[in-house]
Amino acid sequence: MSVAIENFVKAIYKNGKRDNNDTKPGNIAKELGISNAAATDMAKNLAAKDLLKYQKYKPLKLTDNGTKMALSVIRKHRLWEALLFKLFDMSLHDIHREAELLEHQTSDLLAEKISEYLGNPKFDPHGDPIPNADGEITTSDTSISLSNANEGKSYTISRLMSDDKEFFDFCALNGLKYGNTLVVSKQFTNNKMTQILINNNTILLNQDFTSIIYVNENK
Amino acid sequence: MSVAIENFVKAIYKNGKRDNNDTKPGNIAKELGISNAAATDMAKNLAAKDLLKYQKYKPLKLTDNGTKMALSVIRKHRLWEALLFKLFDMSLHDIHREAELLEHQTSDLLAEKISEYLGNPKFDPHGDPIPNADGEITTSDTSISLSNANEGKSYTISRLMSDDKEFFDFCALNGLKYGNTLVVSKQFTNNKMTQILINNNTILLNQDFTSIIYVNENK
DNA sequence: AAACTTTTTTAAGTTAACTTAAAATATTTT
DNA sequence: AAAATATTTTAAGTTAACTTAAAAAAGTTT
Ligand SMILES: [Mn+2]
Ligand SMILES: [Mn+2]
Ligand SMILES: [Mn+2]
Ligand SMILES: [Mn+2]
Repeated sequence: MSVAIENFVKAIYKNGKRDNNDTKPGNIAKELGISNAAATDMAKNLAAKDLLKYQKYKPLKLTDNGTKMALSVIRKHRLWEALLFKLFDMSLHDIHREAELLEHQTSDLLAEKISEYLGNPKFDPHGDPIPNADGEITTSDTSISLSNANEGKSYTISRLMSDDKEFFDFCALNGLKYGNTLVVSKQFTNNKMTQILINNNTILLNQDFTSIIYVNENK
Repeated sequence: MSVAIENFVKAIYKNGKRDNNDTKPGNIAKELGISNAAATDMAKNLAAKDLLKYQKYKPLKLTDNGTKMALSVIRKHRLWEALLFKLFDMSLHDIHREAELLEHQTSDLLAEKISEYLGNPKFDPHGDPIPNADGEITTSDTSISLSNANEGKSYTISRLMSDDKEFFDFCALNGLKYGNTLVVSKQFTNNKMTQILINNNTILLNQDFTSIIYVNENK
């Protein structure tokens, strides 16, 4: 299957996972930077290939085949991220950019070799789970977003769910990194802001960031 | 530039290096598995982009721009081969297959990181030279093909110039590998065959193979 | 429930990268 | 130097993946 198809199916899968965002063609179009018309076209095309169910004006629903394809691409993406992160000194954002392309040019054999080399890791450097070769995500994710964390508690960062360069630059500057510890010093619920203590620095985050930083409570 | 263009320019460069094979569209078409008509079309297209000079019925000549592009793709190909060879247990042929795709999806930044990680190697696992970031091949190749080697002399294998699976299977089976030693026991000049001694085995090679196995004399 | 706004779909068109078939030119054989 | 063969070019057509513009439907506001 083509790069366009793989990216399309992957975008549906990811949008489907993110709560509010639905999977109507317009949303996928925006995600991929193509026109709505192109997305509708592609949707019909993929329905004929049994990768998704298409009903006019309804959200797109991946079939089992489509889900399998999405998970295979995501697996390759995250394995590449893990490999590049391990071998090279590159920013998470750069690594993501390379993985976005390499994911489509990777045989199942090579994916296996990468996974094996890394000790079959369960998470990529963003903290996102890596599906296994059968497209299953076996880890259960108990982490919560910083916006839902409790005042006064200590947490470990488990996921940074973003592809945005500015966000990662900010994270790098402030020690926000997979595995690092922080304390939620104050929740400003009305203003949707969260104050945290990390590396002896107090920083105030707004919801754009607290909704994509996931953490596990330290007990 | 597209994958099709990169592969086209690379094919011209490689055919140009191989003595007899010329660079008329038909040859490139055969190399890439496309029709002659498609190759002529592409040639005109690339002439407009100043990647090559096109004159009806004449061999295609890369411009400086075209040569630079070809060498950049070849650099990425060979760096990938070197990396995959170092990290994973995969056959040279499989590694070549992956590199053939990855070479087109690799930023200059990533190529630099790979090169650095490997200690800026000068040769890939086939013994082919890796151009530097400026597209220069700085190593001088003094090796000769086995078909031109002298009876009774000892040699070290320096290049296996092929992408063919059967050839590599044969090589793996008989210890023909970059860096290994052999002795030319007999040249059957009339029949264009060469007898060698390697790993205490005597084997007889025909010109299909002796013309793509390059060696340096041991002194 | 109308009216307005937004989204989705349809329709028509473009481009890159191919194809096959036929015409033009080059190359080889006799 | 013809004739036969092979290669290259031109011409016409296809497909995937897009585009813009207009029509249709859905969703929202008053
Ligand atoms: Mn990523
Ligand atoms: Mn991608
Ligand atoms: Mn190769
Ligand atoms: Mn290639």
